[in-house]
Amino acid sequence: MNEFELCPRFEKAISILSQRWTALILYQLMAGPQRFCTMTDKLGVSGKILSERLKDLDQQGFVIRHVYPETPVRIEYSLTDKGMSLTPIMKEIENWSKTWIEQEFTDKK
Amino acid sequence: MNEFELCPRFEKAISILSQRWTALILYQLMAGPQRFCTMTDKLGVSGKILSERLKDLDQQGFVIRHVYPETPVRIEYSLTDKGMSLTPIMKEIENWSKTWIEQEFTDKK
DNA sequence: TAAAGTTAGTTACATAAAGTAAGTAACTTA
DNA sequence: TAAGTTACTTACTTTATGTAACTAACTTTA
Repeated sequence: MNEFELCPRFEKAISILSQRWTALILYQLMAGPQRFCTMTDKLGVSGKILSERLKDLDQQGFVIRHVYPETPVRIEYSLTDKGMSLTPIMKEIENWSKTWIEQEFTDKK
Repeated sequence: MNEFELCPRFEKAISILSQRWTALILYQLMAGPQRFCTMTDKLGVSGKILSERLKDLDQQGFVIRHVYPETPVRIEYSLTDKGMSLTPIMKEIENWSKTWIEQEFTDKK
C-alpha cells in the first residue's frame, strides 16, 4: 500500500527519547554537569524516577556519573559525546516549540 | 546555581512528543494520509491506543480525519501544517539514529 | 434471507509504569 | 547525642498501556 516502512533505528531512538523524563533530563544536562538534587528541583521529577533514568542513561552511554568524595558526598552527572550528540534534536524541538506552542501553555504545568 | 532554566514551551513540546506512540504515529503520517487499520498494522499499536492518540492529535491540530462514505467506510488521517512542521525534528532524529544506534538494535523489537 | 465479512472503533479486564511519601546509609556539624 | 546533608531505596497508590473480545453499520456470499 505504501513503500514507506518504519526504520528500526528510528524506532529505537524514539523509544529512548520518549521514555518519560528522559528527554528533559538530557536537555537539562546540556547546560552542564549537575547533581542529583539540582535535577529533581529543576525538573520536578521524583528521586525514584531520576535514579532509574540516570542508571539507564549511564548504561546506554549517554551520561557519566562522577563521585566527588567531599562532605557531604557530591555526585555529578554529565553528558558523554553520545549524550551531547542529541543537541541538534533538542535545538530543533526548542525551535519548533517557539513557533507552534501557544503562549497559553506556558502558564500551565 | 545555573542560569539555564527549562522553557515551558519546550516542556510542552516534549510532553506531546514523548507520549507513547505519538511520535511514531506522526512519523508514519509523514508518508501520506493513512487509514486506521494500515497504521495499526505498520506500527503494531493497538486499536485502543491508536484511537486515543488520533483523537488527541486531532484536537491538538496535528491531524485531520477524513471520512469517505464508501463501502465499507474509508477513514483517512492526514497531517495538518502543524503536523507537517514536525518533519525537521523527525529528520534530525532519523539522522541521529543512523550514527548512534547500533546495528544490533535493528534486530530487536 | 441468514451467515459471514469489512472497517473503525469501544469495552472490560490485566499488567506495567509512574507518582508519593517515608525510610536508609554514611558522613559531619552543632 | 541530636540534627543535618546528599543520594538514593522501599512500600504503596494511581495512572497508563496492553490484550482480547465485542459492537455498529453496512455489504457480499451461500
